[in-house]
Amino acid sequence: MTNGPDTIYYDEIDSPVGTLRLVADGRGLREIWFERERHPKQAYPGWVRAAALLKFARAQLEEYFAGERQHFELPLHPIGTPFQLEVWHELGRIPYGVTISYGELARRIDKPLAVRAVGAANGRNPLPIVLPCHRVIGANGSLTGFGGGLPTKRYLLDLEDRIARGDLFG
Amino acid sequence: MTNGPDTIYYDEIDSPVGTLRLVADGRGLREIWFERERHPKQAYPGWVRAAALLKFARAQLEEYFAGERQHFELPLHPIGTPFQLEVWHELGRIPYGVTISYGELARRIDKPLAVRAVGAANGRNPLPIVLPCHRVIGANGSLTGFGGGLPTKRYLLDLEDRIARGDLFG
DNA sequence: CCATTGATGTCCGAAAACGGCGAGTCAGGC
DNA sequence: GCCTGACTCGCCGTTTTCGGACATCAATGG
Repeated sequence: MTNGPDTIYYDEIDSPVGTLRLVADGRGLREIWFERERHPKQAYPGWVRAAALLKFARAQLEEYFAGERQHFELPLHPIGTPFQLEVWHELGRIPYGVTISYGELARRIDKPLAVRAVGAANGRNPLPIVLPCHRVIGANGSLTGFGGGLPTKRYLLDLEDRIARGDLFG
Repeated sequence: MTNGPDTIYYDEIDSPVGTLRLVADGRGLREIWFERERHPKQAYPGWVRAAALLKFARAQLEEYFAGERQHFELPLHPIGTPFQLEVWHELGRIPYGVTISYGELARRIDKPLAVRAVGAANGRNPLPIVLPCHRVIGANGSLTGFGGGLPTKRYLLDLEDRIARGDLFG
């Protein structure tokens, strides 16, 4: 069940990790897809191309990829279950350039045993990059998975690590 | 899953069979509830009270209850599965004051065996009175069921029978 | 005359399967 | 001894699947 009677807007943006499709409604940014992963919900009838909010999103993402932005300032409106929203909200608190484990994330939302559930919720994060699910990795340091593909996850972590360490040459 | 990005309007109307709640979107009348049956979807946040269409609906319903209207002229936009839409559409062709059986209705949509399914679809008619599901009764003449309660069903059939026969005194 | 049965689409509840995990165990290799 | 990797098992929210129940009715068999 979708939520509101709002009009839905979308836009696309080229990035170092491929084309991104942005989706928003009147309340905020709602989804970001990697072009390659065929998202089941793609192409609703009645979507309207572009809106003011998406211009900000696009600009901030470009800054992020240029290494000039470490956190986003956008109204967000992801759709999900209460548990998922809790997980995604917690994602927003992981600092730039830092990684934590799925177990640690589970502990932070006070459900230390809901580890696999956290993994699943993470895998369904509708706002990758903006909500940095890529900063969550296995307890043993393995990357374990990413909607946009593991290479993309590695790219994002490399980028952040490089910038955070002030290493301008990579 | 709701359908459109349309704003949703509602209004209420008193009738001989209790308070009716009318719901519409930009495309047409969408639902009519009997006040007493606690409808699960009641009271969405963000609904807007009243709209032009609902004034027409209200007026035509009042005329209907006064015995001065035998069919409705309103844009309709009920939400349902293809099968349900087919059933509901067929409801609209049953003349005022006439009753048919569930089996007959099944035959009319070319699915003579989908009798119980027709019953179920009938029970989920979102636009009672306007789409006259009350004109469908058991093959043996029993009323068998009605969302607004069997007394209401009987009332509607009595009303139509009286008017159709020209019996102004009941 | 009554009870039984089969056909149909949808909803609802229960139950099972399934993950972007992780701690523990155990066998091998060095 | 110490590390590694393969394996097992428990954990938990979500999704999928499945089995009934329905605003029925005609046919059948006792």
